[in-house]
Amino acid sequence: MNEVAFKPQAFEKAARILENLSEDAAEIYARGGLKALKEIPGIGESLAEKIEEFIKTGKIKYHAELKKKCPVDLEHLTAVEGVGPKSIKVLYKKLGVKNLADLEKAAKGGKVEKLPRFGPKIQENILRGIEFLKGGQGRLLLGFALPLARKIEKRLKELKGVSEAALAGSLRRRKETVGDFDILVVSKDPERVMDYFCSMPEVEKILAKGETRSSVRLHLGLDADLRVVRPESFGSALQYFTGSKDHNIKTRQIAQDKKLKLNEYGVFRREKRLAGETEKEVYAALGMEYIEPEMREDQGEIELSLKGKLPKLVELKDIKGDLQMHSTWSDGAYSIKEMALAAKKLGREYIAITDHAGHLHIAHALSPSDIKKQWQEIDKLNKDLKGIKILKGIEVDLDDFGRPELPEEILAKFDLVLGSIHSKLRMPKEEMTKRLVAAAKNPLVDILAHPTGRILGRREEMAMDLEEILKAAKESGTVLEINAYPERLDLNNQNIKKAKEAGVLLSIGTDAHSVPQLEYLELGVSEARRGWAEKKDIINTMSYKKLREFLKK
DNA sequence: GCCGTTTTCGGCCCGACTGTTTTCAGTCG
Repeated sequence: MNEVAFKPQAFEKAARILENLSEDAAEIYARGGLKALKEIPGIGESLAEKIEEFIKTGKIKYHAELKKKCPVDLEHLTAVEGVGPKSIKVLYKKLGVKNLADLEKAAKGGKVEKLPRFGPKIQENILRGIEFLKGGQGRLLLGFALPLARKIEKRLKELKGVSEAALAGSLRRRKETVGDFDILVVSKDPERVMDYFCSMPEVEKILAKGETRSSVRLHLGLDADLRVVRPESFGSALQYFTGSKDHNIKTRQIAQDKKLKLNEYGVFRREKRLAGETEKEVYAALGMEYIEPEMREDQGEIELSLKGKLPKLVELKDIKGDLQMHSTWSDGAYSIKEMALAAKKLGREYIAITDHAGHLHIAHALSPSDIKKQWQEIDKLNKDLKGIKILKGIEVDLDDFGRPELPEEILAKFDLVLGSIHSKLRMPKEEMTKRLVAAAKNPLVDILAHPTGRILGRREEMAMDLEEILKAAKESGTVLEINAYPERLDLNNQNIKKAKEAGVLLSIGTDAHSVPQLEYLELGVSEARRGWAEKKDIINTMSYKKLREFLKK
């Protein structure tokens, strides 16, 4: 690598950091100016100024100058599999290729294969890459990707000669959406594993096939990468393959500082292997505490690990109950009894039935008379059913001023009241903040459900000042929900972190509208872990008795 | 470009696969 490459690398890293920021760069700038921007790790003098320029003018002169020198649609051209900056330079200089349409034309005309270091196969790959892009691939929601990936993982595990198989990459870090499947296998017979992997029914096309790494495109429009290693390297390979990229770069730097080398085969001092079989051993060899995959985003976890001060993250087994779900009384597909029995089967000790009430436009909202009948049913079920307790809950709409749309005397009789916003989601920031602060301060509201209202891939978070809402929630003891529904995951990891720092308690609810959806609890726990939440931060880790006492207060 | 209780200069993670070449560059993760 030459020195020239480090500048774009710094820009790319800065871009990744800005994307992962919990706050918009413009907000940081509004709060603390240039100085605050420079305090972001990875942002220095020069980048801070460029960001400032962009916030103020919507443009960056330096960018415009570069664009003038190289008027090429890099974003879309680099998106073509196998096409990178070096290729683009040649394509532009020799063929005048500026965008995808130019590239396609040149490749179809047979001009690309005539260039030096290009050839018929690369030309062919470029055309296929462009076709793939036209198909409009995207990322898959974790909730849908995980079961599919686990099926593949299971089949690989059962393969002859395979001793271990594990999901890695963003799947293992439980990112809300995943762009590909990364799978790691331990086997002394890699050839057999690769043959099987590349011939699975899900495979549309083989992108690469080697002894230790293979890559395929699946019919569902996603790539799957497989790594095969020997047992002594399982831990280091898993560590490497899990990422994130920035987490890996930093851990490898730490190895370097200690005159060690970290790669997917182990931790080495010169030729001597010090660790590699387990991840724990790998981190220990670097003087680090084991870091849970959900934390590996280079958001401060490495520094805590070096000091031995990592939080002990909440686990699925800590969760005793599910605090949001719907039944046939409102828009759910199963009766309360069916939901309760299914939840019991999954090991829950209690559930809260939280059907909709409030505004007329919500489908099948419960009326006060419905509610009384539902309570009778729940009382009877609590007598009849053993091993599962049902809380009388409600998900009540909040009006434009944050007031629950049910009379107080009824609300007061519920075990659990969730307040949520389903209308006027685009209120101006100030009004929305007031609305949610009012709800948080209302003693009858126990939990703010899906507090930001975001829907992955469809709807942004509502405009609001979360700090203000957290302050109000802290004062009045209101809980904020981590909604486990795959499209929601709301609060998200960054906001969970903020809530935790503000001393606000959290709940996890599946928002299940059917029996299979009760399993979403796992996704909520993953998001909580991505937000560094511990057992004590989540109210449904409490026993039924303790939770009842907590809710009465 | 960024960064620093070993440094304000001289470093910047590391390896696999492909296609094009006869030893390696480019791309990817």
